[in-house]
Amino acid sequence: MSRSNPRVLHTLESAGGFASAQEVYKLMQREGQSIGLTTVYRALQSLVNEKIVDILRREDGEAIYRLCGGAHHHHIVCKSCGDTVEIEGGAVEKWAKSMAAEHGYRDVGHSAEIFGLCPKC
Amino acid sequence: MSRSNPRVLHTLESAGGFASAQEVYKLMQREGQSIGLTTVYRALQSLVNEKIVDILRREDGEAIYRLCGGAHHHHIVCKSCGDTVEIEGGAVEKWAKSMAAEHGYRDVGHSAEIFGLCPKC
DNA sequence: ATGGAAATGAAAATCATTTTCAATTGTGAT
DNA sequence: ATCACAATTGAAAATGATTTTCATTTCCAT
Repeated sequence: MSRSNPRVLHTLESAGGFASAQEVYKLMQREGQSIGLTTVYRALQSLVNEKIVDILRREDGEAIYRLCGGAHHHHIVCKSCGDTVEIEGGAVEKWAKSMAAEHGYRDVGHSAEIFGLCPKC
Repeated sequence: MSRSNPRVLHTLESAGGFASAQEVYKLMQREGQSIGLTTVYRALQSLVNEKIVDILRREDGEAIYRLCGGAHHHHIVCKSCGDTVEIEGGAVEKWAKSMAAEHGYRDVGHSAEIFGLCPKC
């Protein structure tokens, strides 16, 4: 039942550890690898289950899979030029945990982003 | 060109200011209002353009529209039944401010939501 | 009233993702 | 090697949210 396909993992890595299923699929096609889109989705889902990969959402709702080298982080996005910076979110992690506990919620995740104008804009 | 439909806005308000387009549509149907799904989508999009409403994403990628009124607060959303609880976010406000300052960002806002399973689910 | 602009909504199109299912491949026992 | 059976694969169909198209209706200023 372990469907983590090593070729899919390798492609995600070579894409900078940050890509959508469709992108991983197209990349593999361009490299001449023979694989089905379904298999890409299944492999990515397995990697998520095994906690080797994180799942996030683009603004348009498309899922992007991120290789999680341990630390979960957040972003500051410039609302003018779109530039993004990865930031540390320890405070948010704690906040999410304590709020979830306070209200009896289990199995929690969270999303947190900051929007603003970057120094250049 | 102002397609902000007041009935849509009112329904979003009565839903606690936090719902997906599909949910707003179903709510209006149940209330016996005659409206098309397309119009709901267009009205919500207009409200977003006019900055009366925020757009967020559920974990499954579905867009949720949030009334962004005066008092800024956050939510815990149940990913099974959709129940939402308003929570206090002082820690997040501070985090956002300090992160923005650290990276030289100005004019900042933020979004932060927690997703999980509520006590009933 | 009348003409044109804006709004409406049903149906079709789009697009990511999931499901189905038949075919292929891998594995272990004989 | 051979057979049976489980796991993997992927093409095609299904799903579900969202967007587009387009013909019709509503509004408003004349």
